Amino acid sequence: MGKAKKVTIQDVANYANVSVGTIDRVIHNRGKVSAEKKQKIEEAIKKLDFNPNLIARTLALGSRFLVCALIPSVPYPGHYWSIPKSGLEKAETMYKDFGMVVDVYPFQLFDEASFISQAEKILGQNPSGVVLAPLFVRESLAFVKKLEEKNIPYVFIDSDIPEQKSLTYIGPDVKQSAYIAAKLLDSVVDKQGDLLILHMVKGYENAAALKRMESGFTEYFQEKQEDQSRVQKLTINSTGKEVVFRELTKFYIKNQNVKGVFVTNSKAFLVSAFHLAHELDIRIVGYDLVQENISCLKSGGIDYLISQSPQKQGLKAVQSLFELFVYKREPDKIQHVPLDIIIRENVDFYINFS
Amino acid sequence: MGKAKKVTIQDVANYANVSVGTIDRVIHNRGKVSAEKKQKIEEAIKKLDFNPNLIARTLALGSRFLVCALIPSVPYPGHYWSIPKSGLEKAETMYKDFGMVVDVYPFQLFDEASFISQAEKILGQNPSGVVLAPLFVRESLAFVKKLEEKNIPYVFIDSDIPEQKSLTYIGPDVKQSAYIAAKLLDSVVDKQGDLLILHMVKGYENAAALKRMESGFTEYFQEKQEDQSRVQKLTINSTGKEVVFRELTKFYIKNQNVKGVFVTNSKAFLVSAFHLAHELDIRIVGYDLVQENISCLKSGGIDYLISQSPQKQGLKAVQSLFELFVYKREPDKIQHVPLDIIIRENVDFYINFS
DNA sequence: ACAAAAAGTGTGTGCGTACACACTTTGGTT
DNA sequence: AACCAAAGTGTGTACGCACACACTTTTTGT
Repeated sequence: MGKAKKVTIQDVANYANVSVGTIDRVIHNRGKVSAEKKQKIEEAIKKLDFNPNLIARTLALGSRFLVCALIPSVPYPGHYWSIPKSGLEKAETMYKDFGMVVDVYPFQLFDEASFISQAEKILGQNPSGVVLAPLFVRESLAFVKKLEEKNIPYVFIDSDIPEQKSLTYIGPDVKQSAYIAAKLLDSVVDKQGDLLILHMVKGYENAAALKRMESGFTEYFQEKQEDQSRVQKLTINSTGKEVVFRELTKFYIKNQNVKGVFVTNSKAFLVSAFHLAHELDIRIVGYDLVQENISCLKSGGIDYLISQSPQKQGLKAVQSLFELFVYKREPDKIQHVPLDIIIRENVDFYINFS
Repeated sequence: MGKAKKVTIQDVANYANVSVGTIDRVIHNRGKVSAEKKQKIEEAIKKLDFNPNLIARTLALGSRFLVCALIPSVPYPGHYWSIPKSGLEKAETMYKDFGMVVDVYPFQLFDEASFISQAEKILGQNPSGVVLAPLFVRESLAFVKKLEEKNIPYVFIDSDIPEQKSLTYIGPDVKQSAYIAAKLLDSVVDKQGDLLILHMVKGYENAAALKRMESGFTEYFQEKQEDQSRVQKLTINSTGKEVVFRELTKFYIKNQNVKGVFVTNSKAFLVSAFHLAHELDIRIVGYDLVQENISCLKSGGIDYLISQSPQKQGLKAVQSLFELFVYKREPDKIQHVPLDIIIRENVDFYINFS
């Protein structure tokens, strides 16, 4: 049970008959140490199970870690990106006494120019590490290349660009999430009804991710050996209400048997509003606990929301960097977050629980 | 943005024209300080926004916090209680450099005597704080009374005993979880089929919680204005396979229209095994990601599992105590954890993600 | 052989706070 | 006036580690 007698560097020094300075040299393998003593010290460290006290080390180093986060701005309270941001802030609070500072550099969604300019600002700060949501693939690649040149570790959150030298990716397994969406939608829609995958895009954000969603969604019905002609697909090049309503009208007139919609972004509430306005009994599965979606979920306009642990994404991103800085521990290259299934009855827990 | 210039106690001393010792006296309001200087110092602290550095404080105090946890033993790997336990261990690792030591005192499920004897051992340790799963109400009340006498804060996890002076309760909202179970079961069972609430108990563990589950479950159908005679109830006074199989056989013969079962403990796999053995097509909603349940979920024998963030429970319990010890922050008296809805497709994320 | 460079090792100070102790000032008592 | 307790305040050391510096021993070059 817990004896927990702490072993200090001095204990090791006594055991190995050297001074603390030499121990220190071995630990950080800095400076010269004779092979003989080095071996003895390493043995002593193992034998005594010495672990440098993180508290004392941090105090002695007096280090400051600046983490810059490049994420979309929060245009209004309750917006999706306020949640990952709160995760970043939570991590900052947790580690602030360790000298951790997290600065958020928001960029405008759908505005590459603001992304680039904020990225420049970050480079000017020479941070210890960077967290970014690589929504613009081209611009992100240019940015991380510069980070690599300066040897600054970076973490992707929300969406991934594979094959990069990121410290880690923290976010959902998008294909899996679409598969789950299919299953959930199937459980609430009549077997005869058609289903719709609805993309709403503005610009060319991660087309690859959309493709993976489609394959995850259809895979479910393949495995069920079902007729896949049930599944339709519609892409609307806007997230504006007017355009979406117009395009949906067009589509539904042509496809009257649609009974369920899988909305692949966080704008399910728009579709719900359309259904309500036109008194359509069509079920919806969507993403993300944004304010408008929560309302629709509670009123029954949306049946399921899939939440991709957004707060945890921000939190884990900073934590991964912290562990790298302080413990020199490298995380897994991919850290998929839990996909929470949200219904009216459990939504409050996900809102309240920090 | 992040200036983050750290303000030390010396800065405050300079500002207020006193020595650090006097500042210290004000902060901990120990010893005598003239009213005049005290005011000046308090003003300085506010003005400079001084926050004692947690790192230095911890180092200087050299404090050790012993937390003892009284939870059921883990009879085999993958048992339910291994997960809350891993949460406790995770918290210990997180805070070990702060002098946090978490010792687990396991007691045998269904064995009050072992609970009592382990509780005695804990009292002998004079811990800084206690975490306990109050499965035996009477014995727990006796225990916490002694803790209160010794002024030792304690945290309930897993299940609550209301009206106690616990620092906090961390666990599920059981009524809500049963409501969710009803909804999930309803979504996979034919409207004509009957439903069964199945309790398996051994001893008299929290009868109140079982009642709350029943009311949560039936409430769902009340709200749906449905015929509540669909819902049956069966209590089996055992969790042994033979007894359960025998009782289920008896019950199913009399109630041939049961198409869905809500198992109120973590033994849903037993029911699934029964169904499989008798080729019954009856859906199951159960609790907890224990190994056997996970297998059944994956093979389709169980449809939904509700997980009550067991690791988070252990983690949060220690965290709450840590915050109390170090920051003197009192948590909310009730901290309901998220109720995760687990299906075959997302179960792996909940297993892998720490 | 002898200086000079390099390798190897120990000591001391600082990080920011807590706390024991020593010291100074005040106010009250014979 | 001399004394003493109490109130008020400053100083020094410890916490465990990192790192600069000083010091000693060995190796290298001429």
